Amino acid sequence: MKNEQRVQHIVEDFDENKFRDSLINWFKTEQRTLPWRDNQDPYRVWISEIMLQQTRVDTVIPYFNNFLTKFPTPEALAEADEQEVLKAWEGLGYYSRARNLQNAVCEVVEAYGGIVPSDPDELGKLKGVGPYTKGAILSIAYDLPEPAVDGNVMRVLSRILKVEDDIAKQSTRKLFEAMVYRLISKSDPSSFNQGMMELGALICTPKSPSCLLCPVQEQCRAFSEGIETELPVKSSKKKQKKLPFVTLFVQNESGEVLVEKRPDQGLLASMWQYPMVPLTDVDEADVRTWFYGEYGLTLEIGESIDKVKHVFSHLIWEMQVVPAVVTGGELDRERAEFVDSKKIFELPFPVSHQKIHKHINP
DNA sequence: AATGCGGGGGT
DNA sequence: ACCCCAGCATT
Repeated sequence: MKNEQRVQHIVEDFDENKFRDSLINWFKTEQRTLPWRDNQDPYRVWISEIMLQQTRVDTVIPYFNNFLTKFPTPEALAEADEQEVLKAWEGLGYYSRARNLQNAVCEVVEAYGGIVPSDPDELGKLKGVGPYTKGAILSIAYDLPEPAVDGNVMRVLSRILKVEDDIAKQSTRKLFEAMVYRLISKSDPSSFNQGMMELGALICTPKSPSCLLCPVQEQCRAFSEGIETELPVKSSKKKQKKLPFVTLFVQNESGEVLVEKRPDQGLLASMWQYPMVPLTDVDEADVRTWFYGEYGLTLEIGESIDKVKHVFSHLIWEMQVVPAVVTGGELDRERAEFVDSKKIFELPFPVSHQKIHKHINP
């Protein structure tokens, strides 16, 4: 059945006007004070929405304030050095967001005179701007009645309207978009969309929702049946694969430490790290030989001084941290260099390797 | 349609 | 442990 027909069926006997009014009134009185709600500046809304992808509000706030201070306008961000942008993103995760954002801002400056497009097609073509972010910018910054369906919205609507589709599937997001097109307030789409997300964040939470405080409890089908914690339905993802490494803390005669820039694609792209030896490819006894082949340096390797476990969304690094000093050879490795302790903190490091910084002054 | 892509907080 | 979070790009 087509989504529009399903929506028509689902909202039968549902008081849409009452729902809109209750939601928007609740949002206007109960919304949190957040830095990106100071005004409707599309650039600020854009930055906030990118940072908020898969990331909690409390985590984003300090990053947002710092980022806007460093890069207050599209022009400032477009001109900035990529490493500087990554440094401002350091610790926030999903670093391709930062790289895509800068790429998109450059396009806005060059093709649209620095004005964030209010045209859905133009906006949606920008790097890093997907269906959710597009709708969020259009509704919040430009007051256009476009759906902005994120995890909150799917959870709230699945409960209110008792929708049992698997929200892990792409097709289900489109069903909810069709639903929002039908339900959204044409006079205040911004408060409607933000109200849905705010409700999901403050009241209609995943584990133990505060239904007694909910402004639309009266209309919630899941609550009336006592199945609010059974929804939404979401298929579980498989668990992470463990990858073992030896991570080398290599110092030269001057006490400088060897670090390297990761490739510009893939995991932690263009971030910095200490050299890692994958124990899936290299035997622990052959680390010294392997390192000479890869880096052109001979080492005297010490005893392991630390064990670092780092969990990603799709894999787990288990790193043995091993100190070493250079005994000979010539550094022959792209994007690798010895740096002093001052320089090292100016480079963008993923959290996994920040855990190793503490050994800088042994 | 499925997978890769970070990191932190809640339960 | 597991789940989730104001998701997107790539295949």
